[in-house]
Amino acid sequence: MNLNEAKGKFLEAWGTLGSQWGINRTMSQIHALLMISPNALSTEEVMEELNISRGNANMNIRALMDWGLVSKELKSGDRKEYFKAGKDMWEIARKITYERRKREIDPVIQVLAGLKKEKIEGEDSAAVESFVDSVKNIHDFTLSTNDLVEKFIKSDEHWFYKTLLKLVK
Amino acid sequence: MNLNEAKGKFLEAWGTLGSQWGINRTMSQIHALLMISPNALSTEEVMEELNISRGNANMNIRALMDWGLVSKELKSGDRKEYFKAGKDMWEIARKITYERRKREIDPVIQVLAGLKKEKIEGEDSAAVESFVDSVKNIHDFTLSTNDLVEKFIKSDEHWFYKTLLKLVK
DNA sequence: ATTAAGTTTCAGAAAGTATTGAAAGTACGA
DNA sequence: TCGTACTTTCAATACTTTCTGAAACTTAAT
Repeated sequence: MNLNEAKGKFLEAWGTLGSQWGINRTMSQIHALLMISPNALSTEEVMEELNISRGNANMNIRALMDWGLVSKELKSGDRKEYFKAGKDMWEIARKITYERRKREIDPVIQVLAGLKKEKIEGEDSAAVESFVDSVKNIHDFTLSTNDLVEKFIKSDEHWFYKTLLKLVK
Repeated sequence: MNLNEAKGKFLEAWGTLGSQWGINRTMSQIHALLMISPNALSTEEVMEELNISRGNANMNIRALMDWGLVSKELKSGDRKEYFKAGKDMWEIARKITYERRKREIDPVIQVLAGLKKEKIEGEDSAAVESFVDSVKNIHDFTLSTNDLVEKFIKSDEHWFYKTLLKLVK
């Protein structure tokens, strides 16, 4: 199989995975493209490889930089910006986990914590009890998970990875 | 705060969380609604609580049953179907993990495994090497993660939960 | 100060997803 | 077997998200 064909299959699979997880298709594909490239690519090159517009390329490269997954590289004697992605999967997983937790989990925890503090009033006392109880359970669960995630994010090197792999065996 | 107001806040937060994770808003909200209800609800009741159409309610309740998150309950002397959701968060997390892995991760692993078997040909040998190398890394990572997830899914009771919580402390 | 190379922005178009509502389907009891 | 109570389906529509392309902006060399 030739490289371009193989690349195409990989980029497609990765894009699909991303989009199922609420990360836009192009963003995952650019990331994947930069991961498999031996050298940093310019916006032009990204546009060409993925057949996307300049605007789209630019926006998603920015987003990847915001997530800390991609960095800029300047080549002396060239005004273009080049972009490259880190290749360590655990580092990538950590960064993605960090961003998503911040954006998605933290707000939910706020809501749950807020609700837990409130005195809930209502006619149907079984309904009130059930609600209060569920909120408590979900909040506890979310906090535990969050602690675990926190540990993962902060773990230096591959400590966490190694520990988890031991669990698997 | 009265129950309906509190419910509203909770359902909204949960719906948003779901939609960010590629699960449709209504599906998460129905699930959340059934979780906080002390008793099983009919399609009518779900429609009314969430202000959604019959078709929408029906489709998403079916989907939740496919995922194993919601079950049907029949009340004698009543032709209506009632639905209820399990309340154990770890059980819920396991079921969601199981479904998503099956639908999303497994296909990617197939693609990666397929690519790894191929002999990749190309002009630019650095590009080929980089590609082959990345695919290998990503495949290894994905397999490890998958093993871990597998262990989680298959773990009976709360073994896994307890083990993880120990890690956090 | 001007030009040229490159980057960013954003309104509108296109694509993708979710929702409705009404018609078709099912199954139970009389 | 008919009527009724309920469930399911699906084409049309509404909504959301993503993408484009061209104009505005930035920067640096001359």
